[in-house]
Amino acid sequence: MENRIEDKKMEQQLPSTEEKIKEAARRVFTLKGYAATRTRDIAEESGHNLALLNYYFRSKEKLFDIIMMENLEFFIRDVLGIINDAGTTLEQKLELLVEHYIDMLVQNPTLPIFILNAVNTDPKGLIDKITIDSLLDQTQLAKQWKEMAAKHPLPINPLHIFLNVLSMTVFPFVASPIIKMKLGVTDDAFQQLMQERKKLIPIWVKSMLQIS
Amino acid sequence: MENRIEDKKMEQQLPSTEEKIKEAARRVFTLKGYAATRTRDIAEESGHNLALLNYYFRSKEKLFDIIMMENLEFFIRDVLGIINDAGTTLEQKLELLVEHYIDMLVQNPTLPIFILNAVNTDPKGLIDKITIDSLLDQTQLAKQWKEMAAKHPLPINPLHIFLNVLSMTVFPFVASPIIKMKLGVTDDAFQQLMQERKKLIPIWVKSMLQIS
DNA sequence: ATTTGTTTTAATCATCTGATTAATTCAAAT
DNA sequence: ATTTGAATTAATCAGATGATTAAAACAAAT
Repeated sequence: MENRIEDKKMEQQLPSTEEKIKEAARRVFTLKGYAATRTRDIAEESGHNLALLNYYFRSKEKLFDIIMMENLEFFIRDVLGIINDAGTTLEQKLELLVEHYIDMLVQNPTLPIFILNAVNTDPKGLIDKITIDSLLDQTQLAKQWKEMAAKHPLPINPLHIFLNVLSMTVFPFVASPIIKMKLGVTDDAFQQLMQERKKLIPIWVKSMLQIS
Repeated sequence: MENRIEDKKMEQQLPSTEEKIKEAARRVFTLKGYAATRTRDIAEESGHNLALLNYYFRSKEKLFDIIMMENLEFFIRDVLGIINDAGTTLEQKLELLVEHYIDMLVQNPTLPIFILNAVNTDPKGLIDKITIDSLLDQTQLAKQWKEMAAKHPLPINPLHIFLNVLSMTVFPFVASPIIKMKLGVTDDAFQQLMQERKKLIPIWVKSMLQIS
């Protein structure tokens, strides 16, 4: 125990067994979903024994809950910061959100189908664990939106706009296997398209606000 | 056995055992996905014995393949008719497609997540079974699109437009649990929103074509 | 060296699940 | 009435799967 500090450092740098299992679980769960994932898949993917999984996480379900919570938190992370920034305009927030989400989805393309699938089948009251708290009303985004709506009243339900931003940003990733395989779009071409959409989606959305 | 004919009539009107099992399988598979569905669930849902399932369909996988094929066919049904109609303009085709799809999704809200999930996890080479044949190039839609593009060249990849129509139409249905539970949208309000989108989506898409 | 607590493993258990089998029912044909 | 073949059921099988157990390996402290 001479060099305790150095050891501690190492432990934090190199992933611990527990961490390796969790990351393996994240990969497998996110790729195949809860039901199709066998604990043995995770054990094998992590390079460790099956019992380790239960030793560290008690059960498959507990492990899944942890992964789900972290994925959800990751999915919402930073977003609150963007929509609560008093120093950016509504327009800038739109651009930042779309750019941020596409960047994130490019690096985590299986995340949306994982969440959507879980939420639709709902093994437990998993939906309830998502916290898009009702304090959403008190964000800078909501405030600025109301100001804009006061000046130029929208004849449509604002939910349409929200849905459209989310749809156009997220859907291409969940439909990507079809797009790539059936429309002959290569991986590179798909990446290129998504990059283009970072600029295009805000433009399209702004035009919706003007014509509606 | 006096009224044999009447009996025969009844048998054809009432769904056969095979048909009942298939419809039960469709409900369970479409709701929970392949992996999370147990053959016993289907048997119970159909009100028949477990062995019937294998008697009629050989295996869970074969049954699933049948359901998947029929669902896919249903998903594409009528669409070919719409896009190949020489009597409608491009604009009308857009409106008809969106209206048709939303109507269909309202009555089969779990269909998209079922297909997307299957396509993303891909238990087999299921993607290959989808036939958006490359003869798509020879449709009236493609022809009219090219005519339009010749007059008013688009500075963006047409795939963006295709993606946007599909995204804005389909995505709300796969995200509906979140929308309903987390944004406090009632079933009725959701239906109302979808009805509004039948008119709105074509308007938005047309504006995209003009500004881009 | 011994002890202590943690990490890791092999082996095993109990249950679930897809599939099969053998027997029963039933309608139609002979 | 008997036969035939399809429809249906209960019982059971074999393998998969999540979980548990008991023991070994290992590092740190005494």
